[in-house]
Amino acid sequence: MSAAEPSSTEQEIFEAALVAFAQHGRTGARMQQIADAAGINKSMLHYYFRTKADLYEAVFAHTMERFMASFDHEALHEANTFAELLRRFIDGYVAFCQSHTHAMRLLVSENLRGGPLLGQHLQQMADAGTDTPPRLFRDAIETAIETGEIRPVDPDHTLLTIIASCIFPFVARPTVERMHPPAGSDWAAFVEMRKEQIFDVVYHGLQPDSVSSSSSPA
Amino acid sequence: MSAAEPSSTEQEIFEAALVAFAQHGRTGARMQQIADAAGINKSMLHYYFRTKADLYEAVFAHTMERFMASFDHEALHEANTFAELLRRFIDGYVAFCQSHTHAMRLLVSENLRGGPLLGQHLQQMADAGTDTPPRLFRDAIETAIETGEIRPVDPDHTLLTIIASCIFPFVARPTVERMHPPAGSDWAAFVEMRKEQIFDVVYHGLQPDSVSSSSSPA
DNA sequence: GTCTATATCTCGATAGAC
DNA sequence: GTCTATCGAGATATAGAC
Repeated sequence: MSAAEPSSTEQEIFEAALVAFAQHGRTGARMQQIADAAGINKSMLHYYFRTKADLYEAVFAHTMERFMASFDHEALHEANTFAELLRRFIDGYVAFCQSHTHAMRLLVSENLRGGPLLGQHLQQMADAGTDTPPRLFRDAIETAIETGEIRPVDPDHTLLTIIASCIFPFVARPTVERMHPPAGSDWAAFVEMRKEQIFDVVYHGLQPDSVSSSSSPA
Repeated sequence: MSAAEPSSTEQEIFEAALVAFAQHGRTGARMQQIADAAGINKSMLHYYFRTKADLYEAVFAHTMERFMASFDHEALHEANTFAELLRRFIDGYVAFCQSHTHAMRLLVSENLRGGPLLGQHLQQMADAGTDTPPRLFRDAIETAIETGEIRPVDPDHTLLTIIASCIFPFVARPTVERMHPPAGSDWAAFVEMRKEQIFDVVYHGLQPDSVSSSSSPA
């Protein structure tokens, strides 16, 4: 129903364009550069996608779809405790940033230029109800507060803090690699550590104030 | 010793160029657009800065300098407890993002394109010893761990989490405003709330494990 | 220092052969 | 569907009057 399976060259173009747009933005990317990276002639770009603007919008739309599809919804539903859910959410988000780094950078780039294309896509995500991972997790925070499983915190700000912690290292990777040597020498290992560390700080940060915990108080 | 006081028009150019480069990146920004925003003729850009590349590098270098200068070092040294230091660091960082939003976005943009210009500037910051706010705060975390004031956490990851939480909302502002209505209607109020919320989660997240605290254990 | 006019060149887009 | 060749717009950069 949605888009039919794209051809091989079309896939190459998508990937090349995604990288270029993520790096240099919508206007900064060069068609020649994209064609070279895709291993095709520049004319082919205009054959598949008429204009640069069309190509950008197609890549952006495709990226937003992948952003949703790639997240493991099931894993979130299977969590029993809030701690488990928090763990899975962080792991899932960081894993997405790892495997779709350029897609995520494209979203940031679109934000930097004011995000005119974000409107409709975020809207259709909102129309999907509560079944989007961030929204689902946000609601889980509220529930956990009501049950006393965690401290009463602002769900939106907490969610924002977690997402920021997951995304930022991939956006500012050159800076992070220079200020944090382990990241520079073994990025994959750093990313795994990152999952642990974000969970560690946030989990402790949400613990009830040393009273009415589930286990023994001392 | 450094740069002599820049002329008025030169200042206008800097500000206009900063906004343009932050929004559209180094190659995406347009000289005409910068000239218009600065209220001057396009030729003047080439009179003051010979090429677009020169202008970009000048703006970037100037931005990095401001990044350091604008942070209130004294405020950090005046803190007595770690909690106070944490508060001041977060407040200072968010305040910087608020008052120098475009400068911060330019840094992100430079990171997105691979950050070739970051090297020398970050190096000269590193050469400045421990007197840079992030470095200073990182060391404070280590000290606080040794004194038992906070839990044993990874200082670098903790620092990264805090910085990410402070910066990210300003980078992804269009998205944040759409997903978090209060941010859309009153950004300044949202920013103030943000300071509180980041401190709240991180402070609790660093508390010792309900044992050997300064106050009574219960 | 500031402007107008123009040169030069890069890039997006098209035409047309195969 | 893919290529070569090229057009034309738009962008950077310069020349030169004031």
